[in-house]
Amino acid sequence: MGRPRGFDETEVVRAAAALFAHRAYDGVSIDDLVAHLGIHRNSLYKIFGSKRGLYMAALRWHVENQVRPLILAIGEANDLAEAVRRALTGQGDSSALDLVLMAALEHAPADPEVAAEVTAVLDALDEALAIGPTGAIPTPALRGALTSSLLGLRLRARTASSGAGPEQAGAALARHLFPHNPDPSL
Amino acid sequence: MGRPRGFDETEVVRAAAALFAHRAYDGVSIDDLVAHLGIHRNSLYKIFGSKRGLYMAALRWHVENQVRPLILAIGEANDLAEAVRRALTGQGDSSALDLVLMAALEHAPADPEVAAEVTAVLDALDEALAIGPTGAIPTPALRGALTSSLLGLRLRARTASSGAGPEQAGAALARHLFPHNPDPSL
DNA sequence: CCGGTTTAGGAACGATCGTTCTTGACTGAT
DNA sequence: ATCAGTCAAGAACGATCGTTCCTAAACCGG
Repeated sequence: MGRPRGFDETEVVRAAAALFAHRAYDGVSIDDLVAHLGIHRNSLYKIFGSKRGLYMAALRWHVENQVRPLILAIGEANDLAEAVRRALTGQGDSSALDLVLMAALEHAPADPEVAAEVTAVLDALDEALAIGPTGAIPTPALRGALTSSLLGLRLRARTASSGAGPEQAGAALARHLFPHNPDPSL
Repeated sequence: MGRPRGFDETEVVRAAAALFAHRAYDGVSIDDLVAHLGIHRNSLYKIFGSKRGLYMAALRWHVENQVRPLILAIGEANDLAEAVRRALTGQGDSSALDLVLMAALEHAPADPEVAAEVTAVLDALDEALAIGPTGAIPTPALRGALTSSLLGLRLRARTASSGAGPEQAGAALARHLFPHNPDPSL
């Protein structure tokens, strides 16, 4: 019973994640959210409790439905270059890693819940690179370095703005880490 | 003539840079600044014009006086592992790259002035890695990837919080990029 | 058709933001 | 001693922030 809601909760969470990934958390106001998400303030607070509640929901949804598939795809890549390419190119002009990037830099140092989510994602990425493409990336330290490199490449791509993007750099890195695996695709 | 100021302008800019590097731009309020910098609101606006003016001054000062020496030190490193180590360990618990990191992620996409500063720094880092340590890192794409990796390693270090830091990962990356240069130091 | 329930619409709240203003204290030169 | 000029101290401004409240509209089972 009750009036039917004029919005789709999942769609709201997805759009919120997109907004938080594009601008920063503080760069998105409640007015922005209610204007772009098609949800009313009342419902927003009813469902998510607070702005931070919506943010956490968006972060968790995005990790579960966007980043996890990406990590699976990385684990199934044929070689390291393809894995890197998959990590850096999302649908549209952004990568699935962008929201994680923002969370890691802005909130993780001061918010343990966000930090837990971020470290879980990054650890999963490490693991995907371990059991993944070329069969084995030998040391944990090197896997961690490669995950960090993916973040850095995506970070730099955000400021470069020109499309001369990170794929070439990522491919170069992959090629140099494993030159014994010739990859004519890039 | 006039009353002598009770603060050192350079010290104000340095402290502001430290604050902006630790918390985000939006995470530092004017009240925070006047409370921690020992400068009065009036003088702040007299000298820097606005919060953004102070931020730009802090960013430029930090680039000139903290990042540039770091880049020189990187260019003079003996091998890549040492260069990476120098890049990732600043005085105290933070790296000189942190403010650049924040600027790149938060402001560069929407602020051309910040973007120019950031790309200049990153390009200089690329160049330092080119003419630097091991004599030559072959392709520009790989140099860009390595610079991005430094950013990513530092980014991840901020959320890890435990001291198991990025030096090991950076060393592993350096060792794998140039295994022909044995480096017993790490 | 009616009471109960949930949402939409939008005004309104206190708090905080960046910024400006007013007043008085201190200084060097006349 | 006086005046002009700079800074300190802090109140105050309008705007915007996240959040709450109130009322009307839309659906449900009786």
